[in-house]
Amino acid sequence: MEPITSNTAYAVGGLSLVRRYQDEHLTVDLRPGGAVYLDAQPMRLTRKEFELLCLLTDNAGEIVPRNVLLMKVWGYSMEIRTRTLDVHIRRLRKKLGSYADSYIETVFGVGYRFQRFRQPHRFAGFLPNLLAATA
Amino acid sequence: MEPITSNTAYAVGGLSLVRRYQDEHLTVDLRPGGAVYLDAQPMRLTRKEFELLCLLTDNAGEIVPRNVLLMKVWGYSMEIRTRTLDVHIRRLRKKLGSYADSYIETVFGVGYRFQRFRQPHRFAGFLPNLLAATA
DNA sequence: CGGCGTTTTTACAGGAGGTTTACAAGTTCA
DNA sequence: TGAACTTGTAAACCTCCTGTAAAAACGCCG
Repeated sequence: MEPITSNTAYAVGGLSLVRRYQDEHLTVDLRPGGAVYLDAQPMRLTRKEFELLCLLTDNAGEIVPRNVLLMKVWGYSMEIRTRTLDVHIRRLRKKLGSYADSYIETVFGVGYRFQRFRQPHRFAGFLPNLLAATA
Repeated sequence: MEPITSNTAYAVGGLSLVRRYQDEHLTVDLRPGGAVYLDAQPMRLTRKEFELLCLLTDNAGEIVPRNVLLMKVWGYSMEIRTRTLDVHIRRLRKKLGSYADSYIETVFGVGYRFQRFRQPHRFAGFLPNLLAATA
């Protein structure tokens, strides 16, 4: 089953498709070779790191299973391989600095999930559930 | 025997089938690997906890017998086993925090029942005015 | 009450899975 | 060619998940 929401996909002029992830601190130009900014500072990412970040941010809020990450970033195979994915996640986290933990969440036994930046917990319990809006 | 009622199954675009449980405080994306939110905060559940919660919320209002829970979450067998189910229920309850008691009801000698959230009988008008606070 | 079966609660241990560090091979580019 | 950067792998370490045991608490009933 497909993820339902893709975070940002603007159709521009009815043809060109510009895609980006953006929140208070992070901006990712999701196009191949796109730029990434963290708090207005350009982030220097390697290709793999960039692809990983794209995949994760483009599915922010959704779990991206290991095998999907492996497939899409490394191509088919590598299925049963090693800890490569984890190491790259680590490198990404490192470059995300203090935001690493709140951004990239580990889902034990499944994969990883990128969470949008959120304001420090305001009064729990009152935001109308945003998910509902998509249904 | 199959559960009779499913609480929410929205047909989207006439094709995709999105299933979720939702009430004032809790949102459960019933798809495998789905996200769970309690008062707009993402809940971190282990797989077993998630499966349990799905099964219960998906049959909210209905008693789900122990053996059904065991069957569906642990697969066949384990029938005469130990207190594993109870322990997992407890872990789930713990993560549901103060709502635990009103949400997951024990049906002695039978199983468990998930009850939709209901407004506490406010007689003395005592909720501090949260709406005002958030505005 | 007293007994008995069931559920709750706490604690623990094994194992699966993730993190971290280090290193070597491979690239890129001047 | 050589410096700087990327990438994959290995290995030790650590964290989390899960099932189980055991005692306490609970509910039912004679």
